[in-house]
Amino acid sequence: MKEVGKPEFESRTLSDRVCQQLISAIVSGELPAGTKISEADLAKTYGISRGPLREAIRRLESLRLIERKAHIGARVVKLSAEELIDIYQVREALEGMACRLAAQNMSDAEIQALFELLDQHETSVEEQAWQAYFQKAGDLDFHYRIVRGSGNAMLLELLGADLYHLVRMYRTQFSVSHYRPKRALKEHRQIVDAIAARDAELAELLMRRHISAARQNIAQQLNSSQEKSHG
Amino acid sequence: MKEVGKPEFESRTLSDRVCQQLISAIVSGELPAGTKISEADLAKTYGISRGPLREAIRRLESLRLIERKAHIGARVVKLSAEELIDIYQVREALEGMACRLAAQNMSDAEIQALFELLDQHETSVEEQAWQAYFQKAGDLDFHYRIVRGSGNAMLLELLGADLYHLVRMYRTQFSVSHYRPKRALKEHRQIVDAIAARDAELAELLMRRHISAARQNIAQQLNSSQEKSHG
DNA sequence: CCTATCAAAATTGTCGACAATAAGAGTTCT
DNA sequence: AGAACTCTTATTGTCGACAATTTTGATAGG
Repeated sequence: MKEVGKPEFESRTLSDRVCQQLISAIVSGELPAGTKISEADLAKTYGISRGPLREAIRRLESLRLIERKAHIGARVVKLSAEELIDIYQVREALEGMACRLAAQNMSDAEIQALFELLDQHETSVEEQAWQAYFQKAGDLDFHYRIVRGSGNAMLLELLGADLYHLVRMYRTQFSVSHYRPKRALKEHRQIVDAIAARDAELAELLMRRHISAARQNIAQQLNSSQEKSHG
Repeated sequence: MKEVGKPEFESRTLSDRVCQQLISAIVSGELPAGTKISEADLAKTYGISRGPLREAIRRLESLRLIERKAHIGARVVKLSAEELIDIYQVREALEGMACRLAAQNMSDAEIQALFELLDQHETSVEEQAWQAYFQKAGDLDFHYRIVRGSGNAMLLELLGADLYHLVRMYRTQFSVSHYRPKRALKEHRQIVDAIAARDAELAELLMRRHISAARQNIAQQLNSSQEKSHG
């Protein structure tokens, strides 16, 4: 008889479980950027040995959530402005391609579900419930669905498993305000329209513009806060 | 007194060194696709304990060179035709962006070096020395330089550290013939011309076409070999 | 002869202890 | 007083052994 209810989390092994817990801790800001990761401390905290913990740390490293140096230790990554811009350039390239492929490969049912998601978001915006965290989760949900719809497993891994964690962590760290939710929602709708029309070229173009705009918005916010600290 | 000569390989730790050795073994075909990775055997082979070996295996897993299942073990990845196509779609997106950025950010000296690399390749083609392995190394060298020239560290990691190993392994596995070296060289030259002209838009377009052509060529080769096995 | 069940063997996961390396404190010399 | 050196200490890297799980082989039943 198998236990049901919990989504399993792939917690077949201690390393996997601790890895998930560490991801949550880092992304949520519980372990702030720059925090030293002490193997002994964390092992005691989570009640496991250093072996599985080290494997979890390796995985966190491959997710680019922590940085490790031999014989020195691991620290939670501290994103610089340049690295954040780099990430968004990568996102623009990958999600643009994902959107192109989604326009070719998504099923009609999936596209229909996308429209419904947009409606949901629209009511959220009008009800101002947007502000909480639904803004971030909702936005990432939209992007994630398109990436899944591309049918490209490697795109899904790179974006879903790697970059989105970084994006979420950055949003927690910098607590950056979302850029014009209404404008973003409008852009989302244009993208879905292009996908529904099976216009791959346009879908890619619109997604790239969408992410490029977000990047420029971030660059501007970072610049102004940098000037502030200079004054 | 520091020992000189060897490029150090970041072999500060056993895990790092074994990781490099395993990468070479897999990419070169010494460990063919589908090979079971036995921790005990490999540990004895390399004369180390299972601890560092497991960490190396984790890293190989994050490089997507091996696949691991809990309590079952690790195997060298066996690329399917679909996954190979996926990889080339990702390459098209990422290297297209890299080329765009390279056109904006590469120094004149770097561009000059690119031209010289092209001349080198041209003489190699004419001398038929191309056929050996220089074809592959030379091609990847060209692409790698452009990615470096983009100035985007994350692009460099994703393409240089992750995907290129897979591409090299695939070239060894399938022993696929390079598609029309002269045509490829011509396309390379067009790309560098666009970069030298600082035409980012065109540079990206040409690189994407270049990789897209390679992808279609691969798809065709895989299809025909598939038909052959059906008859 | 085939299938299902169970036990033994092999492999992976986990643990605690030891060795090697780097950071920090304290001392000494200029 | 400041800088450089050394020793101590704390942290990471490595190892061998034990525990848990999966596979495989044999055996008994149909």
